[in-house]
Amino acid sequence: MTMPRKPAYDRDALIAQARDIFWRHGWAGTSLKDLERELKLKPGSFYAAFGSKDALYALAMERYAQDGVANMMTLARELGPLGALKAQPRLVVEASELPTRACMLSKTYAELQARGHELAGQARTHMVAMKTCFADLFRRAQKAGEIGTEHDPDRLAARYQSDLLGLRMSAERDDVNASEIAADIAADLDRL
Amino acid sequence: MTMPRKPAYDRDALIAQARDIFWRHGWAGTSLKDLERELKLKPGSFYAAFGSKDALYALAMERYAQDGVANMMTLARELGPLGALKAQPRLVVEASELPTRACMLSKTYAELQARGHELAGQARTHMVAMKTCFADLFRRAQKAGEIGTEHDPDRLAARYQSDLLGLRMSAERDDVNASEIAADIAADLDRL
DNA sequence: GGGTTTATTGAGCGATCACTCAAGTATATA
DNA sequence: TATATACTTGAGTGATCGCTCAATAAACCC
Repeated sequence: MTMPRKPAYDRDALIAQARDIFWRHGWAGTSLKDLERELKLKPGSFYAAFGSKDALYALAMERYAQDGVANMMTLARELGPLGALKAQPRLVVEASELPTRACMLSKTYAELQARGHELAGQARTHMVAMKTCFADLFRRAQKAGEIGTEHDPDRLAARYQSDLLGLRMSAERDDVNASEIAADIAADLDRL
Repeated sequence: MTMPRKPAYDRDALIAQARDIFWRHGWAGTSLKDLERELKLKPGSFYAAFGSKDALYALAMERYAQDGVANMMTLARELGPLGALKAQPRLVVEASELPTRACMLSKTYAELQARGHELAGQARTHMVAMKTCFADLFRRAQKAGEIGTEHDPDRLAARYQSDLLGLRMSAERDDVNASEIAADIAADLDRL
């Protein structure tokens, strides 16, 4: 029994790179030629590593969603549940290193849902997880007395996620002052 | 001088039909085969009538945007400026005949902006017009004393449009109670 | 009805799509 | 060093993309 050769690439780094490309250009907007050029992989290596364009897209979305939840958790540890929820809108708008401000999950869902594509269902699943994360933060904010208990945390989370999706879409437009919208969303949380 | 043959199709009806197809499936998600099948046009007739896929898409978006503004104006005539703004979220969620709840302009912008496609710029232009329409309604609501004058109508319009985009995206998901979000958006307008 | 003009038809264009695979190369163990 | 194993390469697959155009059919004025 002899041991084989190792791949020359860093699989995790390639997934992160693919995530940024898919995030910016979407599913149909990203061709294998694009991926091969950016990831510096020939078709053979690409398919040996990931199996298909859709399989890599699924990995990219999973990475995106995991990072999103982890980011909110970290933020909550630093600023508390309400602080994290209030800070997130501003952080999204101000983040300059993002491939694009719009949410990758909502972009994927919007693009592929009508055709019943499997990736749309996966995007939906990840959005549900994100919403659950928001709901937990609202619940914790209530228990900590940061906001009143008269509102349903699940409903607050749905509204918050919806506002965030709109904000992130709006932040892509140069005719919109997204900072103002972010501030207004945060201000609404103080009135709870 | 003799007179020519007339087309067998209703151009306006075809544009409306194309709008619904593009709206639902997006730009890349709609092939000429799809359009030829649905509009019952052979390639030759299609190109004689519209010139290109992108040209028809532009016409479809224009129709979408015109109808959107006209709809808000009609609503304002019936319910007053604040009444129209408050009613719109619920109407969007409850409308059952729509090809999809998400906004066609934001879908187009999200899909094509990164590649610098001309249609993304046109979508942006139409969204600006829609935002201006909202701002006018907020201004009229202020003049009518329906809401306070301490807020900037342009800022209110940007936030309102952002909320509406998020709502319409959320209304596509069956894990979200969009009616509740719509009610919450309308309720926020009463606190102005 | 004749003649003119335009609408309709559908085969097929080159380009690009996601993807395959046989041949060549590099790295591990023995 | 010999060999087994897996990685890398890139030409090439059939399918589909948006689109063209020559041939045919239909509707109009005279």
